[in-house]
Amino acid sequence: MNQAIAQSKTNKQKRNKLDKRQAVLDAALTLFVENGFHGTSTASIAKHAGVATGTLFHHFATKDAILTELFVTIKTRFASEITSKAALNGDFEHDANALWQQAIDWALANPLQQAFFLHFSLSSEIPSNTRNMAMHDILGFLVDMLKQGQQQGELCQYPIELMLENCHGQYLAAIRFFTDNPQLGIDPNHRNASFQLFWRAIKA
Amino acid sequence: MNQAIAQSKTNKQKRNKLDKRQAVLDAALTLFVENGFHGTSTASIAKHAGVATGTLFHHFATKDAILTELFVTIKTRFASEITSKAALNGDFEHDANALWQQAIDWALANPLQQAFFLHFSLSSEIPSNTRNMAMHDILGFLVDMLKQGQQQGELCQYPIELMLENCHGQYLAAIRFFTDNPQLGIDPNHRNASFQLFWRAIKA
Amino acid sequence: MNQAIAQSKTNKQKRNKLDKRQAVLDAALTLFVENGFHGTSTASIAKHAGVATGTLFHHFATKDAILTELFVTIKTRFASEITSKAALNGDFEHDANALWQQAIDWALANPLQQAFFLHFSLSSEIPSNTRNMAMHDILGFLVDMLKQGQQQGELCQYPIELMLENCHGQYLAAIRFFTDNPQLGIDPNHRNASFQLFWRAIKA
Amino acid sequence: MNQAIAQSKTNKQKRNKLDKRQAVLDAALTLFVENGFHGTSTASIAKHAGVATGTLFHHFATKDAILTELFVTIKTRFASEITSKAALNGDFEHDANALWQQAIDWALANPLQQAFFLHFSLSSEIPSNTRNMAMHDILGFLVDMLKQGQQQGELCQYPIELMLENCHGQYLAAIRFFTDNPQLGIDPNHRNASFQLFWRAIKA
DNA sequence: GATGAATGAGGGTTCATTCAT
DNA sequence: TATGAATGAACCCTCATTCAT
Repeated sequence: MNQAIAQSKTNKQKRNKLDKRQAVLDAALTLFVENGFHGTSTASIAKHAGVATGTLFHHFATKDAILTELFVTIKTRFASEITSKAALNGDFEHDANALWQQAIDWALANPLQQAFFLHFSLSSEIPSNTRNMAMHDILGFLVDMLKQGQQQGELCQYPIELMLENCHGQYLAAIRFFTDNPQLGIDPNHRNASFQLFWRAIKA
Repeated sequence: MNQAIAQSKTNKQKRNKLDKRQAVLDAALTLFVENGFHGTSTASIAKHAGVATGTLFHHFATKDAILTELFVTIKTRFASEITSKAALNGDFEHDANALWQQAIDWALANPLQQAFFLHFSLSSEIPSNTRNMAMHDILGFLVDMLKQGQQQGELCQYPIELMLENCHGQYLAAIRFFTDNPQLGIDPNHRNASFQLFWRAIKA
Repeated sequence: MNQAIAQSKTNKQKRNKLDKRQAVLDAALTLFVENGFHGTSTASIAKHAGVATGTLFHHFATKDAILTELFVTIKTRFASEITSKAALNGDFEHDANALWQQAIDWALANPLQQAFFLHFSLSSEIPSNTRNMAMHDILGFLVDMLKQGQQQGELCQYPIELMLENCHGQYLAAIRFFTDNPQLGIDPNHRNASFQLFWRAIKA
Repeated sequence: MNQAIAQSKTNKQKRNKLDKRQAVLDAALTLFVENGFHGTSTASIAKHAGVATGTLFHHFATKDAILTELFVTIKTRFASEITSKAALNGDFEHDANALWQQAIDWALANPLQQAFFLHFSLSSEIPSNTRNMAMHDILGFLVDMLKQGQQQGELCQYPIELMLENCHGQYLAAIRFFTDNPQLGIDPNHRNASFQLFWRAIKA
């Protein structure tokens, strides 16, 4: 029972520690989206998070490190969520559509993360190596899908790198549209149209 | 002869004045592309331009004003150049292709301006009103073309705002690809593929 | 046997306790010599010593206290070692030479302590009262020797305080030279010359 | 006459500019001596000098740069002053004494600079390359004198580097003594004794 | 005794902008 | 018009020290 108490204490400690760390991340996410990276001071992040500036730098070596961690975390959560939730059945167009709609849903369900994504995916405010790494990880499964689609004769045979960049551009355009017009996010017409534009461009 | 000399002096003075103003813009363009907006100090712009910091602020009220002027100037020059150079003949697909290829050519011919464009057209480093204004002006003729194309039955009938965003996204993707792979800019295969992706998405 | 185990545990605990304290001192010595007092953070000392920052402050009230303890410890060890090892025989020049050579030997045998000594005996990075106290203790036996030498007619009759300062200066100069040129530390020529300069200045 | 006025204006401008720069150096000299390098903040220097913190960094790239400039300036002024004021006549002992006494006089006449000198000549608070450079420049004429003295048979024949270090050490000891006991600076007894100790050590 | 997360004042430095010349 | 010295708030980050566990 003493052990149980000790264990509990340890857990609470860890919980508190992680809480502060998470509070910093949460505050940074909000402020970065609102004011941009350079427009947000570490002091304001700390204040927003309810911690001292020293605490911020106890958990993150650098202001940049906060941005990087946000970037990687959001990207990872996004990728795992849409691939796990999409109901794939092996039919190429069906699967492409399933993933596409899940990605749109994710954007609508996580407006803050989505705004962060649009803000920083292409921004020069984050180190390009971080951006490239994250982009490559996100697009990794896309590359596989495109190659497979071309082999199966389901997709047009244009150069893969060009198609990849095109898909990325169309994806960003779609989520920008639905972020700007959230009320149309539940309209089947627009949802379907967004996929059709994408699909018509790349299908065989 | 005295008059001639005076005239000459006046001209040279005006020339010098404009030279300094232009020198600031040129230096700012280079440095903004290289280091970003926040990464470039007004002092470094002035030094690069060969003028004093005070001079810089005689010609531009604000550091932001330099960015805005660069943005508007480049956007205007871009729009006028591609519309004037494209040989249109009334056939919809032909004209769309002509404009598309001109836009790609412009990007390849003006790498600095193009880099600036990619850097800042979506960046949060510039005031959103500046970005929106510039974007709207650029996309103005696109809206007209899209509406006309739908009326003539040449384009698919998806919601116009969604298509507009999609076109913009595909355009940025294309120039990003050709900027990253300049050697492919003269390859007819890739040039044609980039247009085909775009065209297949939106054609009827 | 249980007692033996308990005893063993207690000893080990005490050993551990002293170990940690000593580990802090060792780490501080190395880092102070390497980076100076202000250039060394308590965090880095703790890390180097393999203890937590809190542990460091259980053993030393203050960062300054670490420096002071190092200073006093090294000074004491130095003084006791050279006086105990020097073979004195009552002849004044012989005894002076014996002490001088022992002091040089100590410097060569304890390079870290010696570097610490040169770094901090005149540095303003340590509180002046600490420095003065330590200096006075070291020079104490020197004062006695000088006075005795003058009474015996072995030394010149210049004001004692001036001679004391002069001896101190020559001593620091010698160990600085041999620290900078360690290979000459075993050269009898240089060793003897260093003493002769010192002795010629003060002998009768 | 307009020209005269313009010239006057320009001079006043330059005067003002140099005044602020000099004010920073003066304030830094006082504060560095009083609190040490690390104990003095750039903010306090600026406040003491009556300028804004930005002004300080307009004139000096770095806090270190202030220290370096002080070091070089004081060293140069010291060297030029004692060599120009000393009345040399070619007799070796006479010339050595003349320089020695001038050096002591300089210390007594410039107590702040002297305190700075004692504080930082051997301190690890300044970059070692700066210290070495300055030391070498100061000791340059000493090296020449020592070599010449040995060739003429006026000085003892111990290794030159060791003698150099010894002279430096004795010099610092002497000025430390007279700085600590300023009332003895006009006592011929102590003045002569300080030279005799030095001279007896190195003479043939 | 040992831990290490938390603190927040203070550090050196930057920078857009002003203004007297 | 052109200059560049001057400004001072704001920046990111460090650090000796504390204290709950």
